[in-house]
Amino acid sequence: MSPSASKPSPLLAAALARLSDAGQRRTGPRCAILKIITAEHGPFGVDELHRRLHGEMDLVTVYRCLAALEQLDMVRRCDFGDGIARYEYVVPGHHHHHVICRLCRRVETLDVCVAERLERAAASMGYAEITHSMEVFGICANCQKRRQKGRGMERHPPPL
Amino acid sequence: MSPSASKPSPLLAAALARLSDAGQRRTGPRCAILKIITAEHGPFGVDELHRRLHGEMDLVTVYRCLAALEQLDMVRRCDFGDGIARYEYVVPGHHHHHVICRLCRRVETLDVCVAERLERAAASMGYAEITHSMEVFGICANCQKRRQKGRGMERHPPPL
DNA sequence: ACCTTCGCGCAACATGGTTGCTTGTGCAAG
DNA sequence: CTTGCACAAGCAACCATGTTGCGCGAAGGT
Repeated sequence: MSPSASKPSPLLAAALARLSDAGQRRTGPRCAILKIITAEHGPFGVDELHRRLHGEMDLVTVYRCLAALEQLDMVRRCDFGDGIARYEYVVPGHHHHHVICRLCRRVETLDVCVAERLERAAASMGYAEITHSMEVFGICANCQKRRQKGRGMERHPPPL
Repeated sequence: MSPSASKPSPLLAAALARLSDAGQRRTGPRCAILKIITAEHGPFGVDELHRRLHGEMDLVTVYRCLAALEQLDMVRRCDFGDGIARYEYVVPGHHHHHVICRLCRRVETLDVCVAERLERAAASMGYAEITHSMEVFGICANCQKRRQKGRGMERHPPPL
């Protein structure tokens, strides 16, 4: 197959370039993972990624690839407080937060970020290398409707 | 012993009252846990609490007590992204966030909260019952100094 | 085409937390 | 004070998520 088979998205191409530039090998699993996470935005659980690759690679490999990508700042770990690691592709320079539906776990992006004040407060307390994590939780419009009608939820994981 | 043996702190007394008011039993383990978490502020890991009670009770009991207290909103779970559940006593009406040192895990309180805008944004997207979690991470002044001198850290858990 | 090295697969392990079931205890009624 | 009952504690087995060690295979440079 020619390298341009089924038009590699520009985001994916950039990702692969970032990989090579960092002196990292462009292996099958890494490409497959990058293809998924550059195509859709929502953070992906490790297990979810693994399932989406329907056994093409070992679960351990998914963990290790993501760890490697995180090291290169190509991927960011999101923590929704349920003990599951989720990852999303990092578009350099973009910063955002998430709203997560406590019932169906739908994730949407909030482009506002309001943490500067808190970071400044921490800096004035003597802290350095400051970062922050923030998540907003709620019940999405769909789940509210569904709940009113007394119908079941789409998914029933333990609520967040 | 008289009920006022070694002056129960007002916070502890209030906590016990909250327990009874909710129709919950005032058992040994629950009292012991409440005594600790009302005396000091910092969020406590489950294991930390268990150790501080040097085996007075089963670890499972600590989990279950905290789960019960969380249900009653007497205790809040804090998530620092390392997969360890930490809990702090909830003083009704108080809302705050934390700055956590990535190296020694020292925790300090930030009384500012800046999430209103984000919560409003989420509300305008149709979400209900909105809550948020936010943590600020950094390297505390002590650890910066210690690191400069090339000395070891006080504690060496995997950095956050 | 070869060689080195990095990364994958597999299996075993570690950690943090949960569940099921039995025993014991808080607490209130008698 | 005694009794009874429901709820909570204890114990053990289990589960899920993530990690480590190691040999083999393939990526990519020469």
